Amino acid sequence: MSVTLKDIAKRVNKSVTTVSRALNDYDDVSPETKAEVRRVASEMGYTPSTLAQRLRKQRSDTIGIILPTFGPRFSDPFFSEFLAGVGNKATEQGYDLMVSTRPPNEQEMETYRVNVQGRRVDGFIIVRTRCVDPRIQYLRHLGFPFVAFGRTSGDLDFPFVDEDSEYGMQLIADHLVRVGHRRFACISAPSYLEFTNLRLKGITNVLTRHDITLEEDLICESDLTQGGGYKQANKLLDMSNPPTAIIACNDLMALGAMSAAQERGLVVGIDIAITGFDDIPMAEHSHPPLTTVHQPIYRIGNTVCEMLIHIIQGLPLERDQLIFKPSLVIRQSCGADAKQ
Amino acid sequence: MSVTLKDIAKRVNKSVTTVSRALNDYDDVSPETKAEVRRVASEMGYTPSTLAQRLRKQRSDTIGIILPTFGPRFSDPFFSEFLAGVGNKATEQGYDLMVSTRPPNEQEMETYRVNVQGRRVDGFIIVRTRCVDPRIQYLRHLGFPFVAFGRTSGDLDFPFVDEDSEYGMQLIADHLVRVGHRRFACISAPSYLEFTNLRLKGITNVLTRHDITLEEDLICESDLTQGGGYKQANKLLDMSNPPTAIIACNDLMALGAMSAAQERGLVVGIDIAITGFDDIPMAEHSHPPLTTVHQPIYRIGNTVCEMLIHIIQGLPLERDQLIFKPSLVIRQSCGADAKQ
DNA sequence: CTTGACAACCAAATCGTTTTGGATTAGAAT
DNA sequence: ATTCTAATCCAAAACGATTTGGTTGTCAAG
Repeated sequence: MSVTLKDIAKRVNKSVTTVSRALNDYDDVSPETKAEVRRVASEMGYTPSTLAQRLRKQRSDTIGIILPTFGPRFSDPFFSEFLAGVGNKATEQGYDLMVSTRPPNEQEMETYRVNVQGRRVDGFIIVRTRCVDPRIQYLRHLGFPFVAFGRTSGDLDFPFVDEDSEYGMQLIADHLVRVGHRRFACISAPSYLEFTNLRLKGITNVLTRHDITLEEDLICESDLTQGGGYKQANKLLDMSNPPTAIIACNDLMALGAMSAAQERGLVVGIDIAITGFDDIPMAEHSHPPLTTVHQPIYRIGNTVCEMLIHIIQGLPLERDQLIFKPSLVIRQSCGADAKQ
Repeated sequence: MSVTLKDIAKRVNKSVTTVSRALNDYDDVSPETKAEVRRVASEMGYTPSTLAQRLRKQRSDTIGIILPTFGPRFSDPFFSEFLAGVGNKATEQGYDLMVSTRPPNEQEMETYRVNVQGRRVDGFIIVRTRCVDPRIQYLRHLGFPFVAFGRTSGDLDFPFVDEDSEYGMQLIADHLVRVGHRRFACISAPSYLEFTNLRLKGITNVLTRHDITLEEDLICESDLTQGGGYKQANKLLDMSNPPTAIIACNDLMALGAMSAAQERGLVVGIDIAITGFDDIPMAEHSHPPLTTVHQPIYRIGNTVCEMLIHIIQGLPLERDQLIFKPSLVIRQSCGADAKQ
């Protein structure tokens, strides 16, 4: 099998203790011994057993993330980018990243429990926070390290990073009003997700200020996928008095909505305005390019992971609640060009 | 801290051995003892320490996957879906999934070494195989369990799952020729990737059969991203005698190419045909919808993971080399409608 | 000659399981 | 009374590292 401390000890005629301490650069080992131990270790191709180290040190050096899926897949490019941000930071800091995919249900909580109690991970990253979030309640109750990407509706006594959804949607709505729209629809997200409400609020804030009402039946809830956006857009466009602007709660649904509009021969950006949220790479290259709200997803992932590692290691955090200001990216799907 | 076997043993006045065997349902423990141990265990909220189990059993119950990234990100929706397929199978079978993101370089091999020798994972999934693939050489040399998604150019003495890229591209080229195209260009992928050559071969197979030559300067290599496809398409369209059909090696680049064509006022599907490969969710909802080759990505991920688990557990495999036949999905981007 | 300081080393305990190889007891069979 | 069997149980040895709390030997200072 593989080389252990014992094997090295035998070869150099020293104790396991000394070998271990030599490799870990303790100063009660003579320089000569250190040198020899190291030479032999590399000669024999020694790599410490992570399993043994973890048991002894009582930490897994692993951070966990459980991605909520709808259906069996998670195909939101949003998460790919977030994951890359998290993963690169984790590797950089010597942590492993354990990824699970689970639909948000009973089993999901069970997965959290198994991983927490089985001490498989040292901390969790929570994504897609819900208004009332059992995952956060559970981990906070236990005092288990975690950082959330997103907030909740209750008290906010936990570390999180979020983008300012309300502000982002205000930018969008503001812009649409400015270029002349008055009849709005919104393809929104599942209402149990916290950001859904913030984004809706951002929209209504602006519309109310301009004495525009967002009618109940012009708000339709969907599932954050292209397919969902497509379906809801069709519903909206079937109306006798369809909206002139559709605000989608993420880019994927916006792209689906564009596809629905185009199938009917509408020219997006002229006959109808459609906007997204996230600024995924696709947004720039859709036809027409999508007006949306940019958030630094990769950087958010990076930050979340960094905060979590600080918490795990007991280091102080400068700020344990961060809200990134997103920015408006005006492209052609909102008709800016046509109406200006 | 958390409850251990010892704590339970103390409470029920039995040995640690007996408690362990009771919980693992050995039949040398009396039914009464079993019942009591289990009651107490659940009362005390016992969960076995995964770390200890893993050390003792000498396996990590973890499978590893290292995603190659270009730049810091991996934003290919393709991988999200693949990952979901792998992840769900892993969870179903009681395995953890360890995900890393690394650019394909020196560090990448180092990451493999650390994980293999540190016995952090029981097996690896290799994606985006290269013609000459050091990862495969390394793991095969060690006899370490792995399954590749994709083949290599050398001998194929290792377990893999692949889609039939050559066949897939033949379907595409065949269709394009049939609807009347004669002047082709290809936005290809990095040439060190095995599938690049297979896909190119599929194209030339068909063209040669129809006495069409794919000129050298009409094959341009790109990086599998939208941005890359956009750039290369611009180059192609700048030519004095531009192609009438652009075959991209994946959907992302095809979408980028569409965006480039549309910026110049070309109507994709009429003025120019553009095709992809993968059938990512976006393909259906682009404008116009993208003609592409469908491969069952989720299912491939599932299968790869299942094969790997079989190998790890020493179970026999019915087939250890699988090639999925992809299918052609004709949508509007190739001008089928216009020319038929 | 004793004491103290220091350098270099290490046996044993520990982390929390699982597994090996018995030990003990009661009752049945001889 | 002895042997055998079956039913229960358990001490101790792993797994491979780290850490605790030493020991030993040498040399300088008192």
